[in-house]
Amino acid sequence: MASRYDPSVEEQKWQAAWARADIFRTPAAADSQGREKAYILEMFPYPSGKLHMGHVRNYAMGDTVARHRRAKGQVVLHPMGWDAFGLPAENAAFERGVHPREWTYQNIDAMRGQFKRLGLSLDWSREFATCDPEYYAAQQRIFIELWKHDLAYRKSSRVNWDPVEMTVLANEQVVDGKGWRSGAPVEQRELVQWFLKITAYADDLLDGLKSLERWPDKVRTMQANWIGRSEGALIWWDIVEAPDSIRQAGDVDGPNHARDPIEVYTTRPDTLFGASFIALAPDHPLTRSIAGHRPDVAAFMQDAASIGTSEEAIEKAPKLGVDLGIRVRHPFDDTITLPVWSANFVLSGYGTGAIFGCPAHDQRDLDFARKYDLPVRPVVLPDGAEADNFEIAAEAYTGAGRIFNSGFLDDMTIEAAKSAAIARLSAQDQGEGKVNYRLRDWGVSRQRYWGCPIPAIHCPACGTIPVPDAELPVTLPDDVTFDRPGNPLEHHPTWKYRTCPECQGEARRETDTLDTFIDSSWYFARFAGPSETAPVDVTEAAFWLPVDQYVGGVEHAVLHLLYSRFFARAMSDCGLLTITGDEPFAGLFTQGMVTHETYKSATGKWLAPTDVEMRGGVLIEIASGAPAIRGQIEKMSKSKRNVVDCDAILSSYGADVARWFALSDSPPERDVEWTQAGVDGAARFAQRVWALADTLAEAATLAEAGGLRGGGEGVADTQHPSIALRRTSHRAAAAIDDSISGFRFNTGIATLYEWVGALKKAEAEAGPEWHAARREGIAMLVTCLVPFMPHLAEAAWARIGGAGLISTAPWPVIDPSLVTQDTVTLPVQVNGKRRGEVVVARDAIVSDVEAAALAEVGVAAFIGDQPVKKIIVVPGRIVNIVV
RNA sequence: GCGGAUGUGGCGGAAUUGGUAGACGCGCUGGAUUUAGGUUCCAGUGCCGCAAGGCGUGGGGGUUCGAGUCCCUCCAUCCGCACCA
Repeated sequence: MASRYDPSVEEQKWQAAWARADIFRTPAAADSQGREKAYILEMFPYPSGKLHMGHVRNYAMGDTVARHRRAKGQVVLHPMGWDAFGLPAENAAFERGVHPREWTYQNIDAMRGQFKRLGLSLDWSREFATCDPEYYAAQQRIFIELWKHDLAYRKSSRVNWDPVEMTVLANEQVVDGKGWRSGAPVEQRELVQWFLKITAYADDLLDGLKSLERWPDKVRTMQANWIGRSEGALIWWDIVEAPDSIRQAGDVDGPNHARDPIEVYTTRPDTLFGASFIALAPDHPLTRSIAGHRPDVAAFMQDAASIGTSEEAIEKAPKLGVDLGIRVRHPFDDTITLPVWSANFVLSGYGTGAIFGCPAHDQRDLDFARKYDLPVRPVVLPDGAEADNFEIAAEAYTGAGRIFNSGFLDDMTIEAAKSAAIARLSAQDQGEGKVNYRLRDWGVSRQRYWGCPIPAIHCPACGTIPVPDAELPVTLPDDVTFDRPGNPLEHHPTWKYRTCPECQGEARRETDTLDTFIDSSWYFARFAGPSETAPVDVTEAAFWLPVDQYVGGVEHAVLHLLYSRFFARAMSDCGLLTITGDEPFAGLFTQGMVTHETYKSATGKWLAPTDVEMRGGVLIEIASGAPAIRGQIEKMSKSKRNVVDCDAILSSYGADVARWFALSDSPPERDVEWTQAGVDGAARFAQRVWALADTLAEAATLAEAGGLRGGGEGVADTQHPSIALRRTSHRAAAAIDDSISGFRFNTGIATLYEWVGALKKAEAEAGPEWHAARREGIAMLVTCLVPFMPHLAEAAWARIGGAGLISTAPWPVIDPSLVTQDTVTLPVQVNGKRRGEVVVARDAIVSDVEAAALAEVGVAAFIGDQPVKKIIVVPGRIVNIVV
């Protein structure tokens, strides 16, 4: 009677065995020189307290890679920690009166337990949480170093203010004009904030993308677009005429500001002779200055500000503007003056917040010019068009051509004209070539409690100075209250007051904390080089970094993944880190989401999967017995109630089945739909493997087991039919090896299914040769199963009498002579259609193959007496006969 | 609008460099074992056709002895960015 595999017993047993033997501890870098290293990392989780299926898939992938690398003889670092600062802890404090620290560490304990149930091959000895004082102390030291190196600074600026979270957001954290977490429309506020100078690395971050060959193109493109490099020119337009009002406008921006030239950025200096107006952003300083005296301009500003930032709003908003009454002189022709408008389509945040309008060659400018009846003067002539009758109608011309109507630029190509224009502007001191970026410096101040305190002191006499090293870390006070909105550190009665370390006068602590994205911008380095004396042990980290394979969600394409690349460079320039190539993540894999069907009741209420069942082919809501509606397949989310509970799956099916299914059904970069049928299939597979091991259990002795690892001994000679099974095994092991290396877990799993089927079929065969071939195959299979179903692999290994832990075993040795065949089956086509197949020797000469193909019964019948025009033989592949 | 992908049976998906389309799983059909089964096992399963055979990888065209794969063109879906001067 065959036994059943019971994951609830076996999984705990083997997890305990791994822990006892401590087999996943990272080898010391010093002992690993000369061996290939592999740093495998999955994006560390936020400790929400509950594991979800997305986690299972993410960490299963990383673990499969890590276990495979170990089996391939590499030294592996595979750590885990917690991205533990952040707003949910404060919300919990506000709602339930529990302290954020307590809430967070309780969640970590709960989640660590769930992670351990998954049987991941993690080195828990390197675990940390970013809210550990040791971690944020190190982060404060990094911050002070950045500050000393001029990479952190304070400035007053208009910032994104999330009115719900009552804190500032970075540009990267604003999505469609709304806070990335709260979803509330973001407001603009003028505040003094800390910034990190990520723009100093704009070019470097862009160039570095080229070297990241093992990153998805999509992410590289997104980062390149985010950095948004463009080449062009700054042009200074002298004001020749201005209304009296702005002469009195010294009250706004300084005495002579109103007479300063207007600075414009353009990528098309070649079209300068086509300029017919200047347009300023609605909140450009000059617009604001004039609005103080012109009610119509003030009204225009108001209107422009009230238009939403959503896509539809922008698309529908008509181009609107107002003439500011200012006139400027054309830099290349004294006799031309242009009007200065303020226009709602000019962005204050890009370039200089001012443009010159060239309606003939820019659609937006053309729309604007048509509306306000401004001149349209074409200056680029398409090839083949005639200068005399080339006109712009409703569409601006943005293509290639020759410059005309443009004085000294006439007849040049666009590229030549750009250079010539810039040269002339520079010579006249009216402008200069300029590379512009969309990327802005990273605003990192957050008006929050549960984050890393910014180690700065504000002294009225000495200014803003760093907290002295001996006083680090600046720790968070425990006695805080969350009974009102805003920053508890600011509300604290005493915490912020202290004396200045330099003049001993009264001073104040900085009460803002750092954006939690900083916490995750260097954690990978801390894992690689833990240290008690420095943020990172530079030598140890230099051995392990860069991360060889990083696995996580694509949602961090321009947040975490860009910030980390910046930190790697900035820390390196501060002497805190050394990474060959400067890139923190050499390989990146962005996995797809876990989805599930959604269900609704007849009344439109979302129903959980456990609330419905099929009865007689109809979906029924169990509670009411009424029919339910099957909805879209969507990402698992609480609001849609289509979440499958991890604990329930782990309890009834075990970690191996959950891991297996999460990797089996779809390519890892795509979404996978969680289905009950799929989970059942995975569970069936586990039992089949167990049944296979069972067939060897009776006969297994330790003496036999000694030979299990080598493979091949006692097996048949090459003439025996069992050789076919041996070929299947060796090929499968090679195929699975390739699948895991290439991140194609789904095809590796398909190979395992086939392999089990082949071994199963061979049970019908008797004799010592077949027994040996099966024994070899099952031992190899179990070894190859380790990265996917590690617990089952251990149990099966023990069942067949294997010695030691299979998790520490090397990948099976593959006999190359069994992977290649001496005979091959070639399909034979006639005129490109398959009509039969022939078996020939692997190295058969072409004429023999041709003869065999023509002699094949089906082929011969099909050809009949038609003359053969040509025969194509692709050795080892195919034969095609043309008649 | 710009950029990145994707499109293959009833479903998820396989198919190194152009070389047997549909591996593997799910589902379905038939059969066996079982007191029973939502267990296990065996067989079948792209479409049309009685068959011979024909048709088949989003549509249309092309290159080639041969195209899911390469080229042109159109369509659809998803993701990201978006009045970026």
